[in-house]
Amino acid sequence: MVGRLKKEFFQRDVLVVAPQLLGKKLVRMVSENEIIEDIITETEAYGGEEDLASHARFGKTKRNTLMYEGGGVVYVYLIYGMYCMLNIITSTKNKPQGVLIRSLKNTEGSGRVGRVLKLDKSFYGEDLCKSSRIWIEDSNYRNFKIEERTRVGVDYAGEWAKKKWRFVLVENK
DNA sequence: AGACTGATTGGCT
DNA sequence: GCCAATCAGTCTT
Repeated sequence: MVGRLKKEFFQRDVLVVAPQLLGKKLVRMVSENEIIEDIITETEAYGGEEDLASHARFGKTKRNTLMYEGGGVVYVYLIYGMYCMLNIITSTKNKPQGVLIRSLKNTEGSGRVGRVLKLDKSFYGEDLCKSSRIWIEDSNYRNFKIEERTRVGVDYAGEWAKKKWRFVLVENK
């Protein structure tokens, strides 16, 4: 059966949720006549306040308050003044974790994903379980394996930059 | 109040 | 390979 992922799916540890999002179907209803559906092929996990690569590294701030509210919502933010990054908040209250959607089957690159999906700051806090414009469905896409790699663009995070918290979907042959 | 920088991409030297 | 685009958040004065 295929259906929308429930709150419980997201309210687990980010290192469990991030790899499990691979192969799931992201649905974005832009308008009544335009629906984008694509398979998630690359995710990246960001841990709690101790993860020096995460926005939560400064503690609770205006931008990342959402990360402390519990899993199942969308966390969008602007980077380099031009790209909206799509993140899914995971875990439970006061555990600031999130998953960056880095690539879809038809769109590689986190910045491009945000552009293709026409995301903007109005998606900040959008509930994946209730929204009528964006959600994630389970899928029957199973014929793949998962590769773990180091995260991208987080060299400033010292030892944390070496963690293999990026998960890539690789098709089986 | 002002400076600096980033979970990026694309274009030019 | 290098750098501009472009702005919100964080840090410094």
